[in-house]
Formats: sequence, structure tokens, C-alpha cells
Amino acid sequence: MEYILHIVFLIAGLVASYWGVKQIMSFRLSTRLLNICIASFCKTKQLERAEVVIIDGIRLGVLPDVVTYNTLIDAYCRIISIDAAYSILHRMREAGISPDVITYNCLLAGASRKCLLPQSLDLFEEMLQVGIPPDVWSYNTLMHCFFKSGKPDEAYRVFRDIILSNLSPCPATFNIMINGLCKNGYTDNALGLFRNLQRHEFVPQLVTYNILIDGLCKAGRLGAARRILKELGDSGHQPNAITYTTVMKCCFKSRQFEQGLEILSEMKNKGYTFDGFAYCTVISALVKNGKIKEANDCMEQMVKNGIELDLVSYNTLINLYCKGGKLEEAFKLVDEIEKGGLDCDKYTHTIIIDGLCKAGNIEGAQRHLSYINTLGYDSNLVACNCVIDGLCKAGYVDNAMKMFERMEIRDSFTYTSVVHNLCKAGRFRCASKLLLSCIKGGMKILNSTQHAVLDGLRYSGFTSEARKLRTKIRLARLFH
DNA sequence: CTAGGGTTAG
Repeated sequence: MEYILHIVFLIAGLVASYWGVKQIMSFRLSTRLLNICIASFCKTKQLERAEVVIIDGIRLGVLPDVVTYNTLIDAYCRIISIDAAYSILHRMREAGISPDVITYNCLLAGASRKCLLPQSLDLFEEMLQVGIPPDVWSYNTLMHCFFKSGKPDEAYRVFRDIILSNLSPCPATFNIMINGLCKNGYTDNALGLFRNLQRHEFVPQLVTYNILIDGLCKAGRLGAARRILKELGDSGHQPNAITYTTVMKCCFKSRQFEQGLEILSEMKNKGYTFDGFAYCTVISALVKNGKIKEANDCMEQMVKNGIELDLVSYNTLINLYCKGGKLEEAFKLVDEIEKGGLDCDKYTHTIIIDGLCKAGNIEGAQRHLSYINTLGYDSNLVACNCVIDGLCKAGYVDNAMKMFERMEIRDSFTYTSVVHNLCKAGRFRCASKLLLSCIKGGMKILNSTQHAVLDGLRYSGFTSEARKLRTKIRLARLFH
């Protein structure tokens, strides 16, 4: 397709350069074609090709316009970096083309996608300064960025600004709002806003339904999610692949593995195309349920269908290799990530650390943990939990305890791991102390672990301690 | 041009 467009563009460009009389007409026509061609290359991440077309165009007298540069800026934000996009902005100004509101919106979206709140605010400020008034999409994007940065109050303030100003909100404004509320734990408010909007003749889009279904599923409110799914069916919209992936993921999460697989086959039967999201959902669920063979088959399918691997897909596959005991294969993929110009993230490292632990290489895991601590990730709680559990399972309960004490943040996983393994080592009184501080901290602990402590105390003769612990647990629960 | 689904530990 791109090649055809390229050729069409060249012909149009040639026509334009030779058709002197109707130069203006032709110029417009060929610039439009140029832009279509550029957009096409950008969409397929072929930025070098897009640049070549621009050079070709200039040679033929077809000059890029503001749309050309906006398309490029958006693509550079997505594919390379915001800084790279800024250099396009610079080039644009040098070419004598002034940025417009869309130029800024592209940059804003780029910052928002990477959760760069300060940069978003700066851009917003800059828009006002250079006299390009933000439009409703600028506000939408800023609101989105606040939500993504975990600042729902600020996001809500932007929402109010939109409603109270002359800008009219668009459907996306409400979708971003509903999604942001869900993602920040305000599922009820999201549902309330949804109902309120419906009373005001807002017609929910498919996206709106998908957002709500996902939000309700993640909040564990399966009944409400089912109702919205039913409403989606009654609305005249057809569920799409995203709806299916969302519901499937929800089944896996709520431990309805078989039902999830049923949705998978329904998706296949109805001819929905599988993308990376769908494959990753299924592969992770299979791995979690110990079905390595099936997960491998699924991966094969994924590769055969030519799915381009992004970081999340790589992480999913690395996890599959680790859990399947193929560490070398996992490390090969890590190399592939880095060679492809991507950066490993905290998921990649955590998966590797857990893989090393599970393979019995605790020293390697600890080394990798100290290595990532130098990389400046804000939280390595999951990775720490992996190492703690690994130490325990390898018989180094004391080392695990030392690490446990050093940790500033602990969660339910940390406690469960340590308490469970203290029980296995017969150290029930120590386990009992930690169990209690876990519950007092308002954290859950696996029922089986709690029982291990109580039973352990009883069997080793500490019957009254066991009874006291039960009372204390009940008391502590009352306050949470 | 901008909004929705996928990855880690007990």
C-alpha cells in the first residue's frame, strides 16, 4: 500500500511540477497526497521512509505543510521520543510553518502517554503564551495525564473547567473521565457519572461500555460488570476484540479459568482477529495455571500470525520461558529487546529475578536485584518479594528475615511468604507475631497461611497462645 | 490528533 502511495505521490508531484498554469491547484493536491503518504509510513513506523518522501517532495516542488509536520511530530512522539518530536517542531519553525493547536496536542499526548505531568503542564502554559488557545482535546489530554499520574482531584478540576468554559465536552471527555475514575479506585463515581450522563441523553459508545466493564471487573464487581455487558448487547453495538479480551481477562482473574477459555474459543469462532493484547492475556493465564505446553503453542500461533512484539509481549514471553525452565531462551529475548532499541522495564527485571530464584540461582537473583536498584525504579517491592520467597524456599530463612526487616514497604505477599516459611521451619511464635502485624496493618493474608500458624502453635503445645492469637486477629480485623 | 483491552511475586 505504501509503495503504491509513494508512486502515486511521485506522479502527482511530477504533474504538479510540470503543470505550471494550475500550479496552486496541483500544489494543494500533491501536498495532500504527500500527507497521506507520510501518514501511511508513520503508521507503519517507517520514519526514514517518511523523511525520504519529504525530501523527494521538496525536490519536486511539493512543500510540506502544517499537517505534514503534525503527522511527523505525532509519530516521533510515539515511536522515538518527545525530544525527537521537539526537534521536528524546530525544523518546522525553520521552514516557516507555525505550529497550530494540533501540533501542541500531539506533543501533549506524547507527554501524557509517558505520564510526564510537569512537561504536560509546561506545554499547556506554552500554548497560552504563544497565543494558541487550547481546545477541548488539549483539556482532555491534560485531564488524562492527571488521572494517569494518580491525581484524580486535579483531573476533576480540569473536567469542571471544560464544563464551565465555552468549550463543549466531546464524548471522549466523558470516556476519559469515566476511565480515570475507575483507574483511581472511584468505580462508584464512574458508574454514577455514566448513569447521570445517560439521563441527559448521552449515548454511550462502545468504548464507554468497554471502559466500564473493565473498571468493574478489576474492582471485583462481576455482577455490575455483567449488567453493563448486557446493556452493551441491548445497545445495538457489537462487542469488539477489546470487549472480549477484557471479559476473558476478568474470568482468568477471578479464577474462572475454564470460562475464560470458553470466551477464547467464542472469540475464535466469531472470527475476531487476535492481536498482541489477546495473545498476552491468554499466554499469561496459561502460564499462571501451569499449562506451559499450551502457552508455548499459543506463542507459536502469535509468532506465526506475525504479531509485532512490543515490550509487554516480550515480558510475557520471557515469563513463559522462565516458568518453563528455559532461562537461556529468556535471556536471548532480553538481548532481543535491547537490540531492538527498547528498554527493559521493571516487569522484565522482576520476571528475570523470579526466574533466577525459581531456577535455584538465588545469588544471581540477588545480584540482579542490586543491579536494578541502581537503575532508579521507584518500587521494587515485587522483586524483593520474589527474592524473599526464593531465600526461604532455598532454606535461608534467616537471610530472608534479615531482608524482611530491612524493607521499608511490605505488603500482603511479603508477609504471606515469610509467615508461611517460618511455619515450615517450625518457628510458629515468630510467625504468629508477624501474622498479627500483617493483619494490624490492614493487609490480607492467605487463609492457609493463617491456619498454618494456628495449627502449628497448637500441635507444638502452645494451645493458649493459639487461642490468644485467634482473639487478637478478630480484634485487629474489627478495626479494618 | 487526541479516549478503551495485554506483562511480575505469596
